[in-house]
Amino acid sequence: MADRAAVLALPHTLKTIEPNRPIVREGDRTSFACVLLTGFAIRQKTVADGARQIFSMHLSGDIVDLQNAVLRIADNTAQALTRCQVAFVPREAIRRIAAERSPIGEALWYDTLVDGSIFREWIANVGRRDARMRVAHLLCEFAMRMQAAGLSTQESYELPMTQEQLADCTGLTPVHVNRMLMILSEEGLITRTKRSVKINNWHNLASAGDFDSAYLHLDDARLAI
Amino acid sequence: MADRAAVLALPHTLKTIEPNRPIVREGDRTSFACVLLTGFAIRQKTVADGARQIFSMHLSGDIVDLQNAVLRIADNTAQALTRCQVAFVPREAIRRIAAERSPIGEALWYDTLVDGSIFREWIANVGRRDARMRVAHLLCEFAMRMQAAGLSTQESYELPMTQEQLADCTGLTPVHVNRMLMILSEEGLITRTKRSVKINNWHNLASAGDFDSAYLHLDDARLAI
DNA sequence: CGCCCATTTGACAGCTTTCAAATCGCGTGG
DNA sequence: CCACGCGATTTGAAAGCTGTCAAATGGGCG
Repeated sequence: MADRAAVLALPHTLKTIEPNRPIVREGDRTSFACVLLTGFAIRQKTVADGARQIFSMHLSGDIVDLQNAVLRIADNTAQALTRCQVAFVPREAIRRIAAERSPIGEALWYDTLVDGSIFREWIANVGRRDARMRVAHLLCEFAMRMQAAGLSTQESYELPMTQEQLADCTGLTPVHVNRMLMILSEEGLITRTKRSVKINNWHNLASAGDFDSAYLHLDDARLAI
Repeated sequence: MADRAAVLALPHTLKTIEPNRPIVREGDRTSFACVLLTGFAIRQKTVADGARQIFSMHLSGDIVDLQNAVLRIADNTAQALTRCQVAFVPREAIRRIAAERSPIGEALWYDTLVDGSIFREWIANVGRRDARMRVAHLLCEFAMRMQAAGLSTQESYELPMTQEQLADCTGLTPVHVNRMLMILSEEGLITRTKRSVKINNWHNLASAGDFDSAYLHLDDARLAI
């Protein structure tokens, strides 16, 4: 638990970020890594024609851009989805604690590896699944992660994104995401009210989305810091 | 250089893997991480309808599935593209050296972070770029990485993949990849003979593929091990 | 020389996008 | 309390990029 104390003693500055405001911008020379204390955030890139791709969603407790503790130039933008409380921790402090306390170093590495595993699944999602599957898969992932974080029950949760943002996660258009959500509703797999999603039949939705939670590595031996 | 010696002294077993044979299979309980000594390899997943998505290509010197040093169950399959010489290093040995020698731990973490950065770019590639851009982008990435590894000149290189595999990298069909390659040829951006690709005008191909090498982090301060 | 796999080509279907317009939800101001 | 305004969601029709299906061509190897 000395490790835990050392983490909590890390130097940091707190900031509150308003919805849709950037936390870190692509191209920035990085000095900090950001820990999300409350709220939801995403990471994204913009391609040539101005289209946006989101490649991860983060909830409280996540380290949003750990890569910036090591890599020099931010290769992506992090942005607040809701109002967020963010702790900015200096690069050097993170690297030092990782080097000096190997359990922490391994925990950070572990976090990075899971991050990568989720990316791989997202590549498969946008690359090889049709629109309905992509949306169903995303809803399953969010459900499972929120539940694992204790932010919701598995059956029902508050979606922190607009349909336009869901489109940017799945490589679709907002219009088509809407149609897929309607279809999933009509099929009875989910029930929607405003932003909240209720999963009526987990098994069927998971199968509609080709979802298998293994890639989240939730049950791996995890170091409790 | 004691670090370098320690790395070279890591226990390992060598194996030669024939083209299109698996190195590690999705779902395997992992005991090793694999270093590619010679040849080309990929990582991939198969989705519900049997379609395959490739999400990374590896060349000699790469650690193909470093995640398996920490994560318990392989969430993806690694496969040889050409005949490969692979060193299998026990999980425990890697974790121990990472914990005991922090420069090595950081180097491994760094490797994982760059891996992740490339994944993010691939998500954007398959999610938000049209077919021609995706193919051009992939050709640029391969060119740059091969050149950085000293395996080719920037202008010309031997593509280690069939068009079907290129399709699985880009989320397209083999037929459509073929059409895009023909278009890039007709436009004079590349010249192809069998599997070799010659880039006639790097600037134009990069702009056709919306390619910016920043995400490869080739120029970051890198620990020489 | 013949076989087999990879590449190339053509015609057509279909999923997703595009473009617009209508509807809804909700905070604000009268 | 109700009207207004604005962003988000819905809906419809039509276009277009990419996929599908087949068949032809090409290249390497036994």
